[in-house]
Amino acid sequence: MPKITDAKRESRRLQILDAALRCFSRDGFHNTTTADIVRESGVSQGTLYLYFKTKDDIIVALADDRHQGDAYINALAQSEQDPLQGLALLIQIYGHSLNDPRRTDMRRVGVQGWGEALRNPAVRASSVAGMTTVREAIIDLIKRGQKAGEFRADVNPEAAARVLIATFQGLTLQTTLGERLDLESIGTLLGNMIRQTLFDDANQRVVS
Amino acid sequence: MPKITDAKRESRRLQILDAALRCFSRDGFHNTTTADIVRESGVSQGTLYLYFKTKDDIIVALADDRHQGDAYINALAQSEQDPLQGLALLIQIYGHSLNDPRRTDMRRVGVQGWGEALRNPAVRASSVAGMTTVREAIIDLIKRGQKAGEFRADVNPEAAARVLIATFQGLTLQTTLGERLDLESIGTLLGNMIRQTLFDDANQRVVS
Amino acid sequence: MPKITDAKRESRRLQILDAALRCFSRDGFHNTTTADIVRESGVSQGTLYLYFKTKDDIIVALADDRHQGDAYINALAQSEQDPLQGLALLIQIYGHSLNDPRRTDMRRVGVQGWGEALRNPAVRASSVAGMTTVREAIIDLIKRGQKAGEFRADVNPEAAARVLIATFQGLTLQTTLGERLDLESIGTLLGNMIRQTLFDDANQRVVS
Amino acid sequence: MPKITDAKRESRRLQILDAALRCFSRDGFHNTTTADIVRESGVSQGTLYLYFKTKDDIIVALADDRHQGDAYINALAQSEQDPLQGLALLIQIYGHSLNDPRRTDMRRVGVQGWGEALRNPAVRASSVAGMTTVREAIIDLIKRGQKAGEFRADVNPEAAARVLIATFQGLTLQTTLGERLDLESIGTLLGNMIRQTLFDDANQRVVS
DNA sequence: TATGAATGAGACTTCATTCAT
DNA sequence: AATGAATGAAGTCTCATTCAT
Repeated sequence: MPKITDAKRESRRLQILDAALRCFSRDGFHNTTTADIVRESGVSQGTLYLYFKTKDDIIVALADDRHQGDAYINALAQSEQDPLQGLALLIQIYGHSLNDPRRTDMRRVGVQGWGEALRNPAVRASSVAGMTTVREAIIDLIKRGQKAGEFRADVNPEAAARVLIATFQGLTLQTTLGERLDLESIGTLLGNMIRQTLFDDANQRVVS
Repeated sequence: MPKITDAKRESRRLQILDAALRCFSRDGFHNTTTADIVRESGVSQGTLYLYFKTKDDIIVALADDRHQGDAYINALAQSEQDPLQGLALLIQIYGHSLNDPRRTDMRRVGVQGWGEALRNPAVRASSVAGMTTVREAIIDLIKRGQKAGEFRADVNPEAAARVLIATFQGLTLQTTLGERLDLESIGTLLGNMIRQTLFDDANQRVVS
Repeated sequence: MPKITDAKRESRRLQILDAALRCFSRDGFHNTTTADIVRESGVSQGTLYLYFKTKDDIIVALADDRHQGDAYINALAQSEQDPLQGLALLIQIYGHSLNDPRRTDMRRVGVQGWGEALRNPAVRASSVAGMTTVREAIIDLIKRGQKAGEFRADVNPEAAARVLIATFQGLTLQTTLGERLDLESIGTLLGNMIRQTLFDDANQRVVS
Repeated sequence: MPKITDAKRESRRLQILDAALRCFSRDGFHNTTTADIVRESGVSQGTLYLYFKTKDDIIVALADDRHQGDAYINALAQSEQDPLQGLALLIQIYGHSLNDPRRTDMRRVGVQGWGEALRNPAVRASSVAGMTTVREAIIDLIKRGQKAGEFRADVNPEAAARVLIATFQGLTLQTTLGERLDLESIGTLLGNMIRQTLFDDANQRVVS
């Protein structure tokens, strides 16, 4: 049994996941066969099962990968001194990812993942964990802003976080369905909404 | 001539669709077999295919049904004299449907439908048509409000409509994923956001 | 129960058989559904089963119909005074039916019937009966010719009959497979072969 | 690398085809299920489809196999120096195959193949190709004989070839339908017919 | 008699997974 | 570790036949 190096092993794993992502994006989870992934990835049928125990495992792994990206982004946002800047950073990053062509497959697979989460506990756990991470980050930023007297105190941080996340989820859905969003106008509108919601009229500042 | 009456035929069709909705909600489209639907609906395999040409047809039919509901709701909203009241009505109806237990299956199947729409043109057409109907209604209401001088003129109606819809889509997703939303707080927040976004500070009115 | 007249009943039966012949010719027995026959004939699904107990019954009925045609032709041949004229008549009739466009469907269904006869006893019985009728007729004609001293005595009547029939069966197959037969040349050749086989060299007569 | 050897692969393929031939002979194409073939061959359902794309493909493969036998026989006949000997060889081989018990299944499936050829282009192509090969061989032999002055010049080679083939096709049909042919007498008759047709009276030779 | 909606057994085919090499 | 042939369970859909009206 020639032991493989960890690096080699990880690279093989990513090779499979990349292929799977393309397949899932193109044909959907259930219309993608393991044979498709094998063809697209270049590994053999048997090898696939050396790296993933089942086809569902691949789906879960992709979901987890996305979640890891979320964790990184949040850490970034939290590291901002100014809560408003942190919020702005989040909005900017997620806003850009809405129509980044390099993320098309990720968005498409993500939307499918929502449906998958309803019946696959592991996928749901992953989705919810990702959402929770971002939500907690936003809540934390808002609370810091309120404690500092910058944001209006009558804004419910949890509700605001949920609404903000929901908005991005819905916009993701809309782009993914092929709708052409005018992200410029939407960005402006969102900025205004957030500013007008978080700040007193006398205390207006510019968001992003 | 034992030709079935249209009413009987329609009732049979609904019987199958109802069963399919329950099955799809419970197990997902692809983990529901036609045998499951047959068992749940009480009709025979053969009969199933007398009413729907393929299993995918059932999925499309469910999507179309939901769209028809949207059309009705919009007509209702448009019939309001006051644009603000129209908007409020929409928000109220869609807001309530977020946690109406009778609509749990519909929400779950709807979320799956988003994923399905990515690979099934008929489902996508249906989803997009539904979304478009609602969006146009909202745009119309906002424009009417702006023309009447009630709403701020610098709000982009299309962007606002998209954002509003996106928010409800995301909230639907979150409830469906099992998140317990504090709809009270969210409703209040949304009301404030909309008011503060649509109205000048001097011209504030209460939404819903 | 309004009793139908026999004439009406027979006409209905033929209407179905005609439709079945067209369907079978076009798609083959097994790729023709009873629904196809219903569509082509204009009767209802239920009515079909009032006239034929099973789908196989229709196949058998068509085979029997053809057999009846054979019986008629043979009677005609036998009624000829001169055995040679009788033979010539048979050859002429069957020869013409080889490329009679009105009999295309019959030929196609006939060829399929051969295959069907292998597993369906009733169809086989019908095929064999048809063949036997013709064979006996030919044998009879040859024997009459031999008894009259017209035909060579060393020709085995049964063998000759079988070979003659076989030739027409094979030619039927070839046309049916789409081969373009030069029936003129084939007719001439067959005539010569039969003449040279049946007659002494000193006693040559012209066939057909 | 457990890649199967070509020999092993071919043997597996033949194992399936053999089983299919027995099944088709016994029950007909359409009354044989893939499950029957699986049972008879000993391979699994999945394996069946590893070797043949569809059930129809098996039918085509059997037809093609038969065609290959024809090609071999013709090459053999052509290699004869004397055209008459070539013809005799063909007649002998095909004559013997008429009641060779080891070829019963082949004959039965062959007759069914004729019917199948009417609706399956690949089967037709195969049938026609087989027939054409044999016909060309016969035509060539006859022409060679005519050029050598051995055969009568007024015999149309194409017509003769078609008639000869047709005769064997019809005789195949008759045996297959269960008719007991007196092949001895038929052979004698055919020999006489061919001799008397191909040769001038003064130039008679013995065929086979 | 006639109709056509309903039935359910069963056919073909796919595909996730395993395992001998 | 890697391969890819083999497996067989299970899914979708068809269709000959029946029967209430």
